[in-house]
Amino acid sequence: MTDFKKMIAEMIAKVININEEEIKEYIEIPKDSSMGDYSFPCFKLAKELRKAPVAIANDIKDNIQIDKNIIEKIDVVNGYLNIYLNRKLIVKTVLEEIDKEKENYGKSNIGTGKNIVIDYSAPNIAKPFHIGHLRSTVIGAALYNIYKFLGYNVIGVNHLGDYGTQFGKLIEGYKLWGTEYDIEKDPINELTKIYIRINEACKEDETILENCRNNFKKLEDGDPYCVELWKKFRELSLKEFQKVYDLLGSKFDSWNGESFYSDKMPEVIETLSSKGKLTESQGAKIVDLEEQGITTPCIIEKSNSSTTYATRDLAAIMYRARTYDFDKCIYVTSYEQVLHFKQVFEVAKFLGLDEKYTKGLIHVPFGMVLLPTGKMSTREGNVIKLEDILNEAISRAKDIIEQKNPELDNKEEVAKKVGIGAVIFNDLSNNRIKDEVFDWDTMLNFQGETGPYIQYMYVRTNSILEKIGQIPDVKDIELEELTNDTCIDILKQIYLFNDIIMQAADKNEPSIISRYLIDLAQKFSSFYNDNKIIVDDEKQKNARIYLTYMVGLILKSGAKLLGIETPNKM
RNA sequence: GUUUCCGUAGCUCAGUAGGAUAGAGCGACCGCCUCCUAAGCGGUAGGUCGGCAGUUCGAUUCUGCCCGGGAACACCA
Repeated sequence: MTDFKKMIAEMIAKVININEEEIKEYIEIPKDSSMGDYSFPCFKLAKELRKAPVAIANDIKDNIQIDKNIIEKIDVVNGYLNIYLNRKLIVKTVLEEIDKEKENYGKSNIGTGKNIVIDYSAPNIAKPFHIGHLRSTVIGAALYNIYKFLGYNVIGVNHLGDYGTQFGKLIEGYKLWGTEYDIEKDPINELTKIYIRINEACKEDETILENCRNNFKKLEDGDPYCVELWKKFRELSLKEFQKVYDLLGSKFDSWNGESFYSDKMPEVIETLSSKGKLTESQGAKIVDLEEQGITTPCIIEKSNSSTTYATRDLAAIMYRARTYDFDKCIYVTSYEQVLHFKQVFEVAKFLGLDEKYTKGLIHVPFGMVLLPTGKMSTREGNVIKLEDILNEAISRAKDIIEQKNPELDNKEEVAKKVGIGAVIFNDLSNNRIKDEVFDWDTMLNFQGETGPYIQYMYVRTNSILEKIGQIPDVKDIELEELTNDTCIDILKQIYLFNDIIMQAADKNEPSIISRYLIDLAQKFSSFYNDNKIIVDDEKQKNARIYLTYMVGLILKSGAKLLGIETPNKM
């Protein structure tokens, strides 16, 4: 699409002795459009050109050759050069681009030929899928969609927590009291009860903890009883998780969890050992990271010679590098794990992998979901299960539909889209690093800056288009009809879509898109309120309908990137 | 204690890799449905951008210190 900044930079570059690229970098969008569509602050050049900013600005203004088809006027305010674009050009540019790209508008091919692995969701087997896992699932899925939209080949991996000492604990608990619980009937809840109970027992009796650790060791060594139990727990849990994934619409390209790497860890240990990076400490094998500025060493093998989370992550890095040839490998987890990934990424540099891979390792941390009373913990038994939240969201959405639009067809389906949309949007609307205190009414709020608000605005655009039957041809649209302040404001927002997606990818921050969609929806909503769209004046009507069409397209497309579905009616 | 993240309106948060009068939503108060869905729109009230220095023509944004809060810190993941 036409790059306005570049066009302006070209013109300015002809008048002053600064290169175009640098100028382009300085050009900004004023916060108030009364100060122009773009603005060039001349302060930055004052030193370089040894001139007062205002003089520079005036100088540029006096000498610049402006093409009236591109720039309407230029003002000098303080040290700023405020540039007002030709409004017809803005309208024309956006209209033509949308007409050409339709639902592909905003896509790009910057990712063509590049592979990105995204490791997300990763719930722990035999533990409830709680609200804390929602964030990883939802943020990961959004990043997946965003990168795909930018042309990358993306591999979504659900790195299941299906291995480790916790299974040693479960096995021990099952051995001790298995007959007291009906695992087949309600797997996760019953297993959780066992898990809580065994943890209590471990606290009281050190030998029980020792037995648990040994169970995991046995599991790694292939002990038939342990393996059989582990398999059973895993299967039952996955079935339960699938219910949540179905509600959220989550899909993964790979379900290779931690256990998948059980036979791939010896290579990690051997490589580290042969490079002389492995040292013994307190009976365990570790990699010392003092030199890297990390005071805690990375444990590769425990003193009972079983492996750790880190070892499995290292094996996964080797495997993913070979299998997917990744340019980036992104880990979406809570910020509790920053140290862990810092360690793992440092140790990965000792695995003899190409720099391409070790440089592509990225941890994307997010804040925690807390209860008003503090942290959630499976062991404390105070978790809020995600399935309950999603079902509550759907049920509340249904109540509102019943109240606002009782005539609606397929209420169930719409309630699901709206309820789930609210939950997803709530999680993606703020910077991911922020902690979130769980509150039913906040999470399931359907008013203001929420998922349903976006959906509602989409539904409005859709109703209009449905009523009118067909979208007018771009060629028949009178550009002047859309050059007023409000319309230009909306068009400029639409123009930014691709830029916003790139930013979101660059920072691995889906909330940038959420904010953008809220802005767009608000702008359109104001317009909708002040103007009738289906009017008698044919020219005006066509232009407004096309604007409505464009807004709807972006809202739908943007919501989809976030993993939110848009119903046609609600 | 060490490391790290956070601190903007009563509450929840935006603030575009330093810029022109700091913006939304919720809550409060006041308006708007004979008109394309009021899950909406408009308005009023509400701010020493945690504090102090420094860098700069210019700091909510960068640096340092301090205060307040969260998190991590070897056999959990």
